[in-house]
Amino acid sequence: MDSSSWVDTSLDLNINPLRVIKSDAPVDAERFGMPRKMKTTFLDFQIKPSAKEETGALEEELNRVSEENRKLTEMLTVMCENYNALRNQLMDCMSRNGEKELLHGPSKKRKSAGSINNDNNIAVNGNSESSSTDEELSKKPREEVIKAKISRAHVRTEAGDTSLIVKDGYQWRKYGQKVTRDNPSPRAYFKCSFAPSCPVKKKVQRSIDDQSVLVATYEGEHNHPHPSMEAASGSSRGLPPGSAPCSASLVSSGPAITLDLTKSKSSNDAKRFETKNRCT
DNA sequence: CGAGTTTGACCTGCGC
DNA sequence: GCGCAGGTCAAACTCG
Repeated sequence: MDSSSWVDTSLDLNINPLRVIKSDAPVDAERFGMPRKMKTTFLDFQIKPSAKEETGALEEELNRVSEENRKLTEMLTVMCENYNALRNQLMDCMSRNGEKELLHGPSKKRKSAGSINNDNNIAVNGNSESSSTDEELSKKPREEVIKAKISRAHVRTEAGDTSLIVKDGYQWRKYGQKVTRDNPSPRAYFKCSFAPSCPVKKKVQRSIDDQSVLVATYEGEHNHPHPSMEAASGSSRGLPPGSAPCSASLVSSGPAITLDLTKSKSSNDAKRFETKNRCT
């Protein structure tokens, strides 16, 4: 398996913001509904005489960020290679010993829930369990529900951020919160509220390994277009209906990719998603 | 005042 | 059948 098929190692950071601001700012401003007067003010600010003094500092910052980007890219590449090596070993083990040995979970309890949360999503589509007998089917009518599309996304947040909010562009309504046994941090339950009939649910819980990482589990598929897509009425940004944010859709076939949405509290969200989508 | 969040109660499935 | 744990409901509450 080639890592490049599921991970784009380019972080796609904007390494030339000055030029982009001058040439693209009006377009972006218009796209995000900024009034014309505001756009003008924005441009005026960019070409103020004092901006020249800031250019040096900005370029220095730009170089630093570019260097950081390069290092992160290298780290990600190494991680991908390590993951592939481990995955190949795992595949070897599975082919030699049979899958049942590897599926010895830590707990015998709640096997159905455990199978859902398995990183490889083994029972997601019900295909791997197709050998179940009629007895089993009658015992587990709820497996129908499990067949709904399930994906997971890992989202890094600020260390002190205690909210369980994963910004993925969709509109969610929280309908419950529960502290689970295997993880001291509470799990929040969300329903998609963009469309009343949308069946998609989302569970968000902090990772037990890293409290700064939120693990969002999506169940089902959206039966409506992505809100940002609808707002832009056909623009290239946004996600296709039924898909989780870009990292989430990768989980079932590869490692969980962590999105760094730490500073996504403003209108940067839209741009951030646009940037992410360009890399897919 | 409406929409969203909080939170305790309730429901349901599973293991013993 | 009982108890436990995850998931959902809905009244109360908060916020813009």
